[in-house]
Order: sequence, then structure tokens, then C-alpha cells
Amino acid sequence: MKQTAYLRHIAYDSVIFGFSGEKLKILITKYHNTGLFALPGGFVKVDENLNDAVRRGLKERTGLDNIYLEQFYTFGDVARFRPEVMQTILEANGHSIQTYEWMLDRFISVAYYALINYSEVVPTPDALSDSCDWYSLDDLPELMLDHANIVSKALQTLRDNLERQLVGMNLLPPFFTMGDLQKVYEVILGEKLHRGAFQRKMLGLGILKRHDKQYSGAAHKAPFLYSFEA
Amino acid sequence: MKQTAYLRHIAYDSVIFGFSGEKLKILITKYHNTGLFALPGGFVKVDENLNDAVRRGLKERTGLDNIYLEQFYTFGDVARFRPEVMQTILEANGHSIQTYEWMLDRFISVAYYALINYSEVVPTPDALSDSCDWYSLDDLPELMLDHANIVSKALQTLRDNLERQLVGMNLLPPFFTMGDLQKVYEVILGEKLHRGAFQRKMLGLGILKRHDKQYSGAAHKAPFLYSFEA
DNA sequence: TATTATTGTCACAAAATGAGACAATAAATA
DNA sequence: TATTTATTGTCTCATTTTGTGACAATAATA
Repeated sequence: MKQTAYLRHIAYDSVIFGFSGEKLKILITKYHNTGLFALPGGFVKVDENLNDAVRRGLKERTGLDNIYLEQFYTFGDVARFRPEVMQTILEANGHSIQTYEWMLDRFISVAYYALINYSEVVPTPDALSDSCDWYSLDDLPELMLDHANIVSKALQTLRDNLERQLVGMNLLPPFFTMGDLQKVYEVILGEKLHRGAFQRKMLGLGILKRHDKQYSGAAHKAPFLYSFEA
Repeated sequence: MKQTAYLRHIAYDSVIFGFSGEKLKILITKYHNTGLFALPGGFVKVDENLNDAVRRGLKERTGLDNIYLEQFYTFGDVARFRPEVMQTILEANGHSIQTYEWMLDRFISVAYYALINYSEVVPTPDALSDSCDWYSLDDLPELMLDHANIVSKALQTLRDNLERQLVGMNLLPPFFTMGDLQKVYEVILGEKLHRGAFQRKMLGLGILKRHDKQYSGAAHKAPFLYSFEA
């Protein structure tokens, strides 16, 4: 058997977006006994496609297949090379430095963002981590290495893609109101949108299917429910 | 001295765009005695930033510093792993397979595109290549591995970015006519644009500085020359 | 001097966007 | 039961942007 089944020097990190409580959130893992917070990441097996490696990691953390996933940048600065950080993590997990020596090398990391339906996910930590939880983008813990930078670039890419992709489809449950959809856009863009114009625009796209009204239990007119057309 | 000064498994490829004769062109290298055509690429030194490695390669091939450069995708499929191709190249160059064994491994390639002023460049082949030349996008030779796919994704990214970036600035000489600029846009987008609307739009951006007319020697009204404002 | 090809600009129509207004209505309140 | 409240769906109008063709201007040519 080979020394390691993983490609050296290559890692991936994923920014997994979900939407809940009018907030945009991402999954963050915490390493055992270290207080170190990080994006969910992993390595690529020697006979595995890069994209498949990321999907494998997503499946482990979220239980979901068929996730909306997009690669957005590859981080390759030397400054990312901080072997003492990885060493801390390995030691805190009781792993022998000998066996995992390859993890102490310099890594270039391919970053992806994913959009998932918050309510379908039960976050699951990996072997090195003791938790994997949702954090609001505006209330993140301090992240290790350049992970804060990766998050910020992910958000920027999401904003840039908002116009030409069907982002809402991947962040909302199957049925939602026009208000729900507008909230998603507003939170991603970080600005208020005009209600009338937003509704007109969305309906004009012809991708929404209107269903029966939702008697929400709130003291006002009941909104229609919508779903995305296939 | 170390066995190798390069990170294993990691390469880059660059799609270097230039504009000439109303055509969009890219630089293609040809390997010694093999008939193999490829994108200009290279490897990353163990103590070098990824972006710096790409700029170093660009400098060697074009002689230019300060090039407009953008990373657009990282290709990591197992299907890219074709050791016999690299072996052919090394043997044709009289290199010992022993010394360059690391080159026969699987590589993940980070792809960049660059925009340069065609007229400032004297293409220079690297050590393994016997030529580095401009080819029109619509008349490329057959490229090795997945390089045709890389080119196609580069062009797609360029199109997507056309609206929000100042692409013309990097592909044109310092002074140009409105017609020149329109040609660049048309070739990248692959469609004709309306002259009046294009001119109105560009002037409305407030980034063009108008200079004296150019008495072109053609049988019609002389066009203004423009440059980009800083 | 008339012709030709292309340029700079404009005018108008069509489409998209921004902003406010109004009636409708589910639930809460009196 | 009648009234109030908050939010929804839709409309209208003003503003901006875009699509399209037309016009005069003009450098070189015939």
C-alpha cells in the first residue's frame, strides 16, 4: 500500500452558504481541543477528480448529494504555509507527526462555494473536528490562515453571479413567498431593493410558478407561494 | 541542493490574448521534435507565490511586466493525467527521465488569462519549446491534453467579464479609434454591435480621452483618436 | 468638382428601471 | 361585529437605458 492516498500540496476549501432567519450563513468547523475555526476542507485522492473530492467532502458534512457547487478561486500564496498550525491540530488529535508529515507541507487550495437548502442539512463534523455548525456571515469566529479572505472572495463572487444565475433556487425551500426571495437577494447584495420593481422583475423572468396563497398567521394579506419551474 | 525546486502536482497554463488584424489571437508553444502544441505553462517554485510563478512565465515569453492577468479556473480531472505525453516531450528534448520523473506525475493546473498589447510583444519560446507564436482563435492547431477546453473556458470568462472590466485598455495600443475599440468588443462577443449605440455608451462611461483626429489615408472622414484615462 | 466610404451626432421608438400610490385582505383589537 | 394594522399584489408615472435609422461632415479618390 502507498504511503498516502492523497495528492501532495493540494487542498480544497468550501464556503457552504445557507439562508435562515433572514441571515446568510456558512458552515464552520472547529478542530478538537485547539479553538481553531476553519472552513470545511479536504484533500484529493491520487485517483480522484478534484471536483469529485469536493463533492465527497460536502456529502460527508451535509449528507447532501447534487449540491449547487462552483469553483471560484485558487489560493497559492507562500504566506499560507504555516506548518505549526497544522501541527497543533494533529497533536491535539493525538496523531503521530510521522504518519501525517505530508500535511505539514505547503498547500495550494482550490476554493469552492456551495448553495444549499438550510433546512435539509444536519451538519456533521469530520474526523479532526469536534463541530461543524452554521455561523452568520456577520458574526463569524476568527478563522485560521487566510480563510476570512476566502469567505470574502466567495461572497464577492456570489454577488457578481447573482444576476446571471438562479441563486434563489438553491438557497430556498421548494415553496417560498416573494418576500422570502427578496430577502435572499437583499442579504447577498447587502442593500434594500424596491418591492414593486423586484416583484415585476422576478415575475417577468418567467421562472416562477405561482401556487395557492399561504395563510401565514400574520396580521396582513396572505402572500402567494411560489416554486421554481424546472 | 534539493531534488527539485518545484511543487509537485501543480502547474499553471496561460491563455495570452492579443488583438491584431481584426482577430483575437493567443500564444501557442510547440515542443521540440514532437508536433505537440500547447498553451504556455509552467510550474511553481517551492518558495514562490502561485501568481508570481505565472507572471514569471509571462515575462519570459513576452518580455512584459505588469500584464493584466486573471485566474479563471483550476482543472483537476484525473483524465488530464497522461504521462506518456510528457515523456514524449522530455525524450524529444534529450532529457533524462530520471531527473524529470516528477514531471510524469499527475498535475492539477491553474489556468489564467492575460490581455496584452500585441504590438509590444516578441514571443519567446522556453527551453522545451522550439516556437512560441500567435494563432488566431478561429485557426488554432490541435492542442494537447485538455488545452482546447481551457481556451474555450478562457474565452467564455472573458466574455462574461467584458461588461464589468476595461478589457479594451489592455488589448489596444495607447491610441486607437472608436472603430478599433468596437472591433475588439465584436470579436470577443462574436457579434456585430450597433455603431451609434456603442459610441454613445463608451463616451458615456467617461473613461475615454479624445485627441486630435487621425488622417488615416483612407477615403473618408478622419476619425478621432482616443486613449484611456487613468 | 463630384463621388465614395466612413465618421460623429442626433432623433425617435422601445424597453427597462425607480419610486410612489392604492385597493385588497388575514389577523389582531376593540 | 366593526375597526385597525401590516403587508401584499398591482398599477401608474417619471426617468433612464437601449435599439435603430437618419443626417450632415469630410478625407481621399476619380
